[in-house]
Amino acid sequence: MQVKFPYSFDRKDTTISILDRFSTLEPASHTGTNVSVAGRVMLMRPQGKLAFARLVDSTGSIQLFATQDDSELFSEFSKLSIGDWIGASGEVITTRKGELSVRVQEWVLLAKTKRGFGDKWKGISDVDLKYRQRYVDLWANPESRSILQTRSKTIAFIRRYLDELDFVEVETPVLHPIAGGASAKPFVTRHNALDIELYLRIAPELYLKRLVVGGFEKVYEIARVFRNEGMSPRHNPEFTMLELYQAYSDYEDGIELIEDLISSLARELIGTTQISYQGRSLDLEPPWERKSMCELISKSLGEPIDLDVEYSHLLSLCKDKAIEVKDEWGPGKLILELYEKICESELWGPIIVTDFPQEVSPLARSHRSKVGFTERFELIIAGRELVNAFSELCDPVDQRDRFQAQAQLKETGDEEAMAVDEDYLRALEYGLPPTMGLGMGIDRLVMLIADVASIRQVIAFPTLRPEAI
RNA sequence: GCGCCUCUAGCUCAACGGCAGAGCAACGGACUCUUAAUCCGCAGGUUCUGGGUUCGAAUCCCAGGGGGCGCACCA
Repeated sequence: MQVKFPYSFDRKDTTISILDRFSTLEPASHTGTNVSVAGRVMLMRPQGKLAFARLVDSTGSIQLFATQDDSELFSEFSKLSIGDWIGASGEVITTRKGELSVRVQEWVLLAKTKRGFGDKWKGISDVDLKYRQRYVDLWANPESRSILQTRSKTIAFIRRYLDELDFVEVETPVLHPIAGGASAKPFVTRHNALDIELYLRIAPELYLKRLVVGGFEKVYEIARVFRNEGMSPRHNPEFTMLELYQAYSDYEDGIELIEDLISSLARELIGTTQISYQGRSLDLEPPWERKSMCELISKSLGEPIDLDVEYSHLLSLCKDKAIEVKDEWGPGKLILELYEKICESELWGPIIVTDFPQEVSPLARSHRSKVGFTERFELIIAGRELVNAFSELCDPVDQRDRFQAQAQLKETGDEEAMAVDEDYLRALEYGLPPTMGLGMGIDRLVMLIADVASIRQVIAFPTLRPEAI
C-alpha cells in the first residue's frame, strides 16, 4: 500500500553508484539486484502498459522502467509529472534496447510539483527568470548546478591546501564600526541597543592583522564582504574573498604561494594548467610573468615612467589619455590611473603586476629599495584582477600618516577613502611582525575554473532588484 | 549614474502597420521497449505598464518599469 508524502524515505542507492556497478550489461539483462533510489522525475514516457521515466538525483540520473504487470500502482506512476519527487525500488535491469534501468516494483510519491520546469529541451534561458527562480534553473539547466558544484570544490580545495600549510581558519566581524581594509563604499546599518551606525565589512583585513598581532602566525578567512557599488557581470554587491596572512613573510612569498595554489587547483579540478577561458587559452604553469607597474606603463607609452618624472608631464600624459584628474591627486595616483587606463585592459595573464605607488596603497609596506613605492602586487588572469597582496605595513607611525592622508582625501569628497582606525593603530603599536597578506576574489576564481562569463553564474542567489509579486 | 539593446501563452520562440501563432509543458485519450517517444484531441494571451500617431499598433513615437551588455567604480 502506497503512502503519499511520507516523512522520510530510505534511499539506499544513488544513481551514480548504480551506473558504476552495472555499466557493462548486455541488453535485456536481469541482475537480481534490488536498489532503492530517490529523486525527481524529469522525463515521463508512458507507453500503454509500460512507462519509462528518468529519475534525477544529485549524483546523476537513471531510467525507471515500470510495467502494469509489476506494479499495482502503475497507472498512477505513468501519470507522474515532470518535477515530481519520488522514491522507488526494484531490480536493476537493462531494457531490450540496452538502457540501464530500475524496474519499479514499489514507489512512493515524496512531493508533487504544481508548476512546470520550462522547455523540456531548452530549459529556461531568460536570465532574469534563472536567477529569480534559481530552484527551477538548477533543475532545468544541469550546467547551472554543475557550476555551483565547482564553486564548492574550489573552496574545499583552498581550505585543504591552506590547512595543510598549518593556516588557521578564523571568523572576524561582519559588522564594523569603521569600514576599513579596502577602498570602497560600505553598506550602512544600525544597531538599536547600542544606538550606533555600523558598516557591513568591505574587507576583513584589519581584523585579520589584529589576529597576527595576537599570535596567529598563519590565518585565513573566507569572508563574505559587501560593497555598495555598481553591479556588472563581474561585480555582485556581496561577494566572497579569501584573505590570508602569513607572519615572517613578504610579498615574494605571497607570489610563490598563489602561483602554487592556483596552478594546483587547476590541476585538481580541470586536470591541467593549460586551460582556456571563454575561448582564449591560459597557461597557469608557474612561474608567471612579473612586471612592475612602471615597466608596463613605460612600455606602452614608449618612454620611461617613474615617480621622478615631472608631475606636470604626468599630468599632460593623463590629459592625453582623457583621464579626469582631480587636484588632490599626487604622482602616485596619476601613475595608477595611467596603468589602469592604458595597460590593464591589454593584459591577459597570468601576470604579476608589482610595485604600486605608496600613495594608492595605504596598508602596504614601503618598498625596500624603490622610494615612493610599496611591496605590493596584483595578479591578473583572463584580463581580470584576481589577487591583491603585499608586504604588510607594520610601522604604526607610518600607518598613522597613511591613514591621515586617506582621511584628507575623504574630506575632499572621496567616498572610498579610508578612515583613521585608532584601535588598529594601537594594535600595530603592540607590534606586527613582518607579514605577507593576500586577498583573492573567490567568485572570479570560480568563474575562471568553471569557464563562465558572469559572476551571477557562480553565486547561488545573486543580488537582484526585488520582484513585484 | 550614463549609453545601447531587449520584454509576445507556464517555458523556448515566430509574426515587424492589416484576424496573435508554433514547439515543448499542462489537460483528455490511444499505445508492452521508449531515449527531446509517437499519434489524436483540448485549452491556454492586459503582446511589461501608461499615453500618443494611425481607418487600424505586438509592430511606429513618448514616458515609466524589469532585464542584458558596454562605460564608470572596483575584486
